[in-house]
Amino acid sequence: MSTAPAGEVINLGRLEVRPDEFLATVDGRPLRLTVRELQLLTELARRHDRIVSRRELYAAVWRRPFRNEERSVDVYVRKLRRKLEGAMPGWVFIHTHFGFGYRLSPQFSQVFHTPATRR
Amino acid sequence: MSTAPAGEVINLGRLEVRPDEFLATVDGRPLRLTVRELQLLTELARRHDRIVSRRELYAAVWRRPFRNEERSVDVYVRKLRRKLEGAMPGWVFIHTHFGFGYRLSPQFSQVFHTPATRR
DNA sequence: ACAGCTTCTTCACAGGAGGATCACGCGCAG
DNA sequence: CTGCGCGTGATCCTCCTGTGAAGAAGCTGT
Repeated sequence: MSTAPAGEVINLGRLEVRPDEFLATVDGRPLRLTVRELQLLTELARRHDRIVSRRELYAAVWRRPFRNEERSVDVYVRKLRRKLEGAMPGWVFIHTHFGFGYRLSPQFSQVFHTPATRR
Repeated sequence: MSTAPAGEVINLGRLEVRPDEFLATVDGRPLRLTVRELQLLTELARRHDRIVSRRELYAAVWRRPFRNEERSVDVYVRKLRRKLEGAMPGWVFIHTHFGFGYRLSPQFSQVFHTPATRR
């Protein structure tokens, strides 16, 4: 039989991240993430349930001098939220802490977001 | 009972690889592969359904220092795709994971037109 | 050893996916 | 209300990958 090389495994309920396999899954189903997206998710997952500053996230993923106008983290948080929401509708993963940073904590949200037909 | 000495056998549905016999078959019919092609297919098959980096593939097949501009893996992936597609039209075997590497997972390809930016 | 054929390696170019950044608008805290 | 932090779509551009083909190296039979 083929051996399954695990490496680091970060389990957050239905969400699982395996950085060494370039893989993140929801209910065992692979998310389709880009390099940056997976890196950011990995760093958030390693610090789950903790508030992480943009600066720290930026240092961990992007490895270059930090600028204060830097918005890359925000942009990629947005991309992650989108894909995670797509995989588990009704759940909130990345919480914003105004003025501090972000926190990854998967939790079900009562407020179901139905595709509203505005008219 | 003339049982042939099998050795390692990797079965992926209609595709089967027997490295010790220098043989890969589709529906029992031999593929005509060169040494390098068979080696690469073997290493992919041993890791089927997993994303494998170019670096890892290169280390396993070519055994010399890895250069970043190295394109041999790409070229042989191309050759394998061609021959596999020829043997099983409409199927996709080797999937590209941008920025990560390749993954061998035989699957029938719906000819549906999928939106380009789905990840 | 040599010729002729096969296979391997490397190059060059094209197309496109993904990454960095911008611009505008909303919203939270004070 | 007001200002700054954050959300978000869009744009530009880098560099990753696909691909044909040329050049190098290896094999085989004579």
